[in-house]
Amino acid sequence: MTGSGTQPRRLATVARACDIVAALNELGGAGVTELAEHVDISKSSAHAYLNTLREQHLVVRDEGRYRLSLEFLYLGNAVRHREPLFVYGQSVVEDLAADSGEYVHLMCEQHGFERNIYKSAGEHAVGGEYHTTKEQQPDYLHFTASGKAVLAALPEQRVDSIVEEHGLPEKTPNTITDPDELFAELSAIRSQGYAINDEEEVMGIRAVGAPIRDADGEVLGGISISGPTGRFTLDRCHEVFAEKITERANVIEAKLNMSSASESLR
Amino acid sequence: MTGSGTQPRRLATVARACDIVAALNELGGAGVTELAEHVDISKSSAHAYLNTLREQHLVVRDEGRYRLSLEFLYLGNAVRHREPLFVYGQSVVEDLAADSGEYVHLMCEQHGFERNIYKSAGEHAVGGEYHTTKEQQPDYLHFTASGKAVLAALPEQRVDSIVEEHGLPEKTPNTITDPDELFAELSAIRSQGYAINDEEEVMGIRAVGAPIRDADGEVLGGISISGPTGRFTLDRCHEVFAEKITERANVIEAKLNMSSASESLR
DNA sequence: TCGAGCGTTCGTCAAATGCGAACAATTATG
DNA sequence: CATAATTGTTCGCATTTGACGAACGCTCGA
Repeated sequence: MTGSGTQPRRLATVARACDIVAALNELGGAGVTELAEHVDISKSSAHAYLNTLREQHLVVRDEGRYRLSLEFLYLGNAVRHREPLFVYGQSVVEDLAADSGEYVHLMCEQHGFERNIYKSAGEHAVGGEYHTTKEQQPDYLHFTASGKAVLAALPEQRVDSIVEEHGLPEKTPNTITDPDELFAELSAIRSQGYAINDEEEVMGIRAVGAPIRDADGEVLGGISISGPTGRFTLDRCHEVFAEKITERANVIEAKLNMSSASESLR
Repeated sequence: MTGSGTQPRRLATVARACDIVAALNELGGAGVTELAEHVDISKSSAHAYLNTLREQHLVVRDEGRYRLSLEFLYLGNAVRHREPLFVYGQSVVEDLAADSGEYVHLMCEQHGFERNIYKSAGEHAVGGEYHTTKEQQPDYLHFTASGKAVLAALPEQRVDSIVEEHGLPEKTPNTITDPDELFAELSAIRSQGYAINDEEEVMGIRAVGAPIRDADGEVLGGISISGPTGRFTLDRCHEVFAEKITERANVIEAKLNMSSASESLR
């Protein structure tokens, strides 16, 4: 029995508004009737929701179709610029991508999922294509390098609840789908200080990731470098990329700590 | 008497949820009590809103503070990639920025305001700093080059209603604040094909902008190049930048039309 | 140890919303 | 070009929902 305590109160109207935003995103815009069918509410309700969101400038109407407005771009930018990991990590990610020629990602954990904060493509970068338009399936932590690095740095009970909530879906034959196996892997990651993704998300792609912690030792997120198995042999992963990535993770940590140290001077 | 017809129905709960999102953005995160005071609702209500938004993954809680999640970054990216102006204009903007060394912006009109879709900074770029964290005042169309270019390409009655709704606030002594003056200016812009911002938004900065239209002649948005008055003399604006910017606007239009032409082949 | 402030829960009542039907507008079609 | 079919919009009513304030629990600091 896991579910303890009481659930916080839910506002159905707010939840539905969020569903509508999600639907508009998936559909890339919709008319009243189409949307009403998609989220299973009456036409008149759909109309009311859409027009309220439009009044709030989150939705625009163009030729009878309602679409999400560019307000989301502004909000997203603002959110990102408030993320310390982005503020202090952006240039580090760019440098490493330029030096190595590969793809470098900066991410953190939110709601038990992986969220990319920033990515930079080196000259020979492969993969990392973004889910732009279509339904973007959420990114799990257990099949990416930085994701596993973050999991390894999280309290075990947190990992437990994440696994319980989201499960360990399989993406490739190499994906870790067994909780015990995952915990063994996390333990290994803890001792070596970095994580390797050996074609566990996409066949043909390996990656190496490291966690980024704040001054108190809490994980803020992770950084990873990824590329084709040809250039990312297991040997090179352990020998050259592991060092590169942990070094850069350290640089970001240092920048973070310097900034928080100077903050406390006030 | 302007207000004709009836207003569409407003869902107060949805509007409040949007207010809360906006408040969290302005405050950069908040606790329950702080937020409740800021949007003037009870603590228990604030609690319910925040937890519903959290359940929907739009908000995260970290050390007792609620903040907007990176979901907004994903949504914003998706919105942008669905914008034809971005898809076909991004590389053009980058090229012009690189060639000229100046700031180049791609924008469109939404809700009577200017919304930036993409920007690229050339080597000597000045200005264009983004409102990242703090309360971002909306950008008006009447004091930017691309904004005026778009207004000039919009139906007059549309401009009327925009002016009526948002007014013509003054940003610098050069800002056009008189409707008649604005309409005269728009008329001039229509005949010359481009717009000039002569320190109307920021003192020391001039810009030249041009509209971008689809195959039916409807404006989709605008593109502008901006820089310090030293390099952007009025002469050079009219002679060299006006040609540059209209040429690039045309390139984007061509790309747009080619893509929509090939679409209709199905 | 105690107090102050914040976060959370609960019950009640007023208010807001969901629905369907009717109407208007727009587009497709013969 | 006229008519049909589809979509968007408005309205009134029944009912569910959310707002409030009080009380409780928790955390942090004095």
